[in-house]
Amino acid sequence: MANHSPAPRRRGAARTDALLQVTLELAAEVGYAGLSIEAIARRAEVGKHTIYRRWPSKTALLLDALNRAWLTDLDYRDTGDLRSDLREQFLRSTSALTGSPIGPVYRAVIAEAQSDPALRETLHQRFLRTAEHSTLERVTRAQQAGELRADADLAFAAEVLCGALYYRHLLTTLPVDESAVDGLLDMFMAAYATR
Amino acid sequence: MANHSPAPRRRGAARTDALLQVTLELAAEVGYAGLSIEAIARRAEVGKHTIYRRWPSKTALLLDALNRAWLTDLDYRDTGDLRSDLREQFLRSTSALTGSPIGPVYRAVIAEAQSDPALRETLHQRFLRTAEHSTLERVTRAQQAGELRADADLAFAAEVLCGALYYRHLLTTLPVDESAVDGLLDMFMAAYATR
Amino acid sequence: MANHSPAPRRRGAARTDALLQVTLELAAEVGYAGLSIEAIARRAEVGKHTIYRRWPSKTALLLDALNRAWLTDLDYRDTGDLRSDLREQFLRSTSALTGSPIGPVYRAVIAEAQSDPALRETLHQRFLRTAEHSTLERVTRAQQAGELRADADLAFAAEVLCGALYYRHLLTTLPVDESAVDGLLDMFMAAYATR
Amino acid sequence: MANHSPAPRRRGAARTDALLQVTLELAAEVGYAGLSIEAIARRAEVGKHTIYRRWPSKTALLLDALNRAWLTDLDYRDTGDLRSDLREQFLRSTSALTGSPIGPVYRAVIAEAQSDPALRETLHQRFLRTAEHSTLERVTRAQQAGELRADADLAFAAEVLCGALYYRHLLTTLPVDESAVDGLLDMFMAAYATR
DNA sequence: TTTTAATCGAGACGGTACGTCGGGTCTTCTG
DNA sequence: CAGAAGACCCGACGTACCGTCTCGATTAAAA
Repeated sequence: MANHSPAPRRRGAARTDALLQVTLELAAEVGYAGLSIEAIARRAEVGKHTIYRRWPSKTALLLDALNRAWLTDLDYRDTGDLRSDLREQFLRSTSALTGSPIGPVYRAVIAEAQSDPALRETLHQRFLRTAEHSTLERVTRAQQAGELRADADLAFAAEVLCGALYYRHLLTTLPVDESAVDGLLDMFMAAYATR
Repeated sequence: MANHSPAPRRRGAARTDALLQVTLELAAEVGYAGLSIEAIARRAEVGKHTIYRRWPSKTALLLDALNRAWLTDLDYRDTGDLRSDLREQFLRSTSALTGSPIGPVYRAVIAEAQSDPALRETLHQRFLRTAEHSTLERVTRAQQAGELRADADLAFAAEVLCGALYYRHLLTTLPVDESAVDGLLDMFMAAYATR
Repeated sequence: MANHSPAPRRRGAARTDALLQVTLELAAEVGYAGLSIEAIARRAEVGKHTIYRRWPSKTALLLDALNRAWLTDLDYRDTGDLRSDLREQFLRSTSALTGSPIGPVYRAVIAEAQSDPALRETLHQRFLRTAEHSTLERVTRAQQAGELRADADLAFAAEVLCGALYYRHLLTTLPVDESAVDGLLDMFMAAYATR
Repeated sequence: MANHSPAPRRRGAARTDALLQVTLELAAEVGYAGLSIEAIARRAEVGKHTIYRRWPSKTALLLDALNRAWLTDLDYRDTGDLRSDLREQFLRSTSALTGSPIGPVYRAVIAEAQSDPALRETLHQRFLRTAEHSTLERVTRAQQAGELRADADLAFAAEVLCGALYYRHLLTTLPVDESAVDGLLDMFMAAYATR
């Protein structure tokens, strides 16, 4: 009568969640390499089909894993001081996207996106845009408050701000730290601050 | 002075070149996928070992292939008009890095770099830095000529300029076109131009 | 002026001999496996071409190596006592063909002969026949002396005697020892001895 | 009594058989050369792993293939006439072991056995012994019937009979034909027949 | 309850590519 | 000019994942 099956069978949503969890863990440990479906199934003690039943491709799985870990709370504070609001927000989201658990999967998705334009579009719409948008919101508010020049193309400015930080993170080994953010904001404020 | 190193073999130079050529072709056709060593060997009608003899990994091969194609003249003109010099240079190098034959291999290397910090460093030093540097040179000259504010951190500015363009290219499906470059330069000039 | 090339260049016959020697050594150490041309060239510190220049195939090399080690002195004694002469001869040649240096190469050639009828013919003519022949000579002398029946087909008998010993050596793990030889001679003498 | 061994998988029996079949075919066509696992997989339209899953080595595969073909009825008749019973049996089994499909695989296994004593033992126990045994049975019956001398070491005689035939088959290019068998039986009967 | 249908783990399966090894030919450069 | 050194094409080695496909064994809902 003894039941030595080590794990009580769970179903559906709970299992889906467990798989995403394992994907994140594995990504954190071995990075983009080692992120094979086989390895995930092995680690999760799950048949491969259980994964393929849920996601049509590794990419889809990664996107979902990324989504699961994604922090929704990227809204900017509004203390009235634009520069320090942006500064704090950049540092906060940077450290979130860089570290565990998001970092490694994020990198994996970005790597895959290099050979898949559709994924690139998805990636941009679903994740990158959110950063640009919340930046844009905050600076737009500042512009309306007269802190920024009225003729500034803030949508583009938001893209530049994000782009500069992503560039440093993805393509260099330089840290995305306070001095980097400060330098960036210097330039931004110099360009658009009224006065 | 005695040199008993058994004479540096030069035999395969032509073949090495052919292999790089094939790598570029294949990358242009099938992108990062299909860039298997097997496929390259097959296409080049070469034994796999002939590739492994030359490069220790696919990554090394790609870096070399990239290097071979990296012929773009990145020297900035100096017509006296900073903005138009930068504009032309950005457009020129962007189209080079985006199109054939560099584009696909570049993407492949960048994808691999996401799971390999050492490669990320190499990539930065060997390729990205060159773009930053030539930008930096031109703007430094402009600064010395009094066109740009003396207190501007131009090294960082150069990084931002490049980063913004790379971001758009790698992580979005938006084109890196004239309006993008113009928007970027607007911001840059607004920030640093004297007056 | 110091010459640290480790081996003075030797030529022709001496080198041929050295190669055969190495082949024998290597065969003794690793058996038929490991008997690659590459391994022999490596061990002999010789270019592969130096081997191919001398022998058209691995088979030819092995045959030569076998030939080099082959003992020419397989002539039977003739003490007047047929049985003991045969007995001694069988034991002597068996131990020679079984042990070092002949054994391993012999086996290698026999293995190759299984997929090469021409080699099988060569093997038989060049090596096996010699054993049959010297046996035949001795027993023919005995027949002429009236020790063996006049109607005996001695050529065939010689083949059977050798065959039985080879069978035991090549296809079983039983030792080819005194009792085996004695059993064989019992049968032979029972069949053909006069009286 | 509870059996929680996860049920012996039977799935691939048909495929296993097909693989053995292909192995035999290929061996018959190209001999030991060309008997690569790759070639077998290609011919059988099977992934290589499907072979490696079943057999740990090429040797094991060959042994199984040999076993499959080893259908020859080796039971000796007993018509009362020992000599003709043996004669018929030798001719029958010889032609079976020499021709298709057994011949080529048998040769291949014997070749491998030259560099693998364990395989030599297996080969002897599993295949050669059966021939010796059925010979031994028949001659023992004859001895009990008084047809053969009571003091004859028949076990050894059976080995000699088999050995002589194998020798001719494996190590010479002479045919194992009626005259060979007759010569062998002449010697055997001369040695052991009562009167 | 009992049946039925979905779901699961496990992993077989045909593929493709991996990185290594040896075969036999051909080339370079040294002594 | 013979020889070591080894580049070269070829193809097999044994392994790892891919994505598809059975298997039986659970398990939850429907009957």
